[in-house]
Amino acid sequence: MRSSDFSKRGGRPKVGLTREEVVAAAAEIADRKGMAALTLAALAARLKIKPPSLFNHVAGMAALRRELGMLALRELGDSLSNAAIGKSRDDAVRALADAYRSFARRHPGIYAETLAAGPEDRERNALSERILDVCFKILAGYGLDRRESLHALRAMRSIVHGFSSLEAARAFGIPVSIDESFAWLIDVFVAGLKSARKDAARPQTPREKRAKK
Amino acid sequence: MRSSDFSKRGGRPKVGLTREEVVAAAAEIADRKGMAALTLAALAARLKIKPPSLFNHVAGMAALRRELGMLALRELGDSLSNAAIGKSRDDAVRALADAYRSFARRHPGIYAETLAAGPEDRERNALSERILDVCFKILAGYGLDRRESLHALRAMRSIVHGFSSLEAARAFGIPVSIDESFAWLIDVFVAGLKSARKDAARPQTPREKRAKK
DNA sequence: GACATATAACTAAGTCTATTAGTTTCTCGG
DNA sequence: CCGAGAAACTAATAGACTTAGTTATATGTC
Repeated sequence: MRSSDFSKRGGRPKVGLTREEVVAAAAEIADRKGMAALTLAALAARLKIKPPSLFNHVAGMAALRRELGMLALRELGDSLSNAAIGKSRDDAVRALADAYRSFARRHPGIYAETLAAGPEDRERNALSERILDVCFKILAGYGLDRRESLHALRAMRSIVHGFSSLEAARAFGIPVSIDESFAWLIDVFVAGLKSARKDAARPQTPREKRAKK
Repeated sequence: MRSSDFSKRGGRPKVGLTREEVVAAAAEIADRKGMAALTLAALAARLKIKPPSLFNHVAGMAALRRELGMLALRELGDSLSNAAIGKSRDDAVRALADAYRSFARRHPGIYAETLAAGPEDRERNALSERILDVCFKILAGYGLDRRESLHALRAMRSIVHGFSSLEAARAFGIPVSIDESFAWLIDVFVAGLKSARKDAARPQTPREKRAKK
């Protein structure tokens, strides 16, 4: 039933486009020219097809964006998993952060589709959670308790996503190296991970009182 | 020539809508229903006007989005300036961070238009720089050198933007308080600001070597 | 090798959005 | 009262997404 059943057929030109090819072409447009330029008309033109024919492969623009988001989550997950192999603690955190930012730079279009998901989409959330699991495992090396780990996870995500977003938006000026700024930020984060463990020993830290308000 | 020349006229109902009113209505739609729901048709309907009449006030959708971005930058700038009054160092950083996040929560639609600007738009970049100046002044309290200050500025922006974006995207689960996570992250940042000053004394830190690669 | 089936292409058409052009209507200043 | 100008309107175009219905192609069976 899946389009991929046809992958054995060699003859390609006229009929026989797989959903994977359609999504890949869409991803390329999104990454090269931006999400705004990804239109069904443009995608069809690139595939030498008329727009309605796309509906044989994806159920419309919304579904296509969802596919792009899942593609991005899969590839990002792979990159992060690979980056974390054989590393632990600071080295692993830095490798993860670099891999994340690197992905966002290579794939600005589909990266943007990584977020925006409803709580109902189980297939997609599974891909997100795979990524979170990788981060969680790395953070486990710091011996934080459950609550602190979750704070650290959210913090790490905020940091790498925020930096990547701003970089993609060209929101940083030129005067100083952006790589250096990223390294600075990650250094601050890993330093924070270490002091967090000390804080965790004391049951009530100042920050917890503050957050209560 | 500006529409605001008409603000003296009391009679409002049929004719005489100002650009400010149009932009404000657009902002309300964007914040309540999301940027995707902001269409010229929807905006016109809300103002009890036909879509083409909008062109008497704004030069189209692109111009409207630019106006929304500038509105957001003005209001965000005001919020941040107010939040920083009478505070310094850690207190000021926390107040700034809270104000930023609070704005992003109150105005998710127009906040998203805060980024995306080309380097050519001088009027808009002036608004952005006003915000950066506020942050810069606060960071000055930590006695960092110019380069470290810039790293810190970029870091702070990444942190508050990243967290706010993820929160808006409902990317955080439920198990632990989001306020608490934000406070945790900001604590890590302010701790980093202090250790950065120590590092700055040494001319060549490990992180700088790393960033060179 | 011919045929039945399923797949994926197509054309045609409808809706919605943004936008332009041209016209009418309203308000205010003289 | 009247003329100028702003701001509403109607009409119309182009492009995007989508649905329905039709044609062509390839696969697999007899």
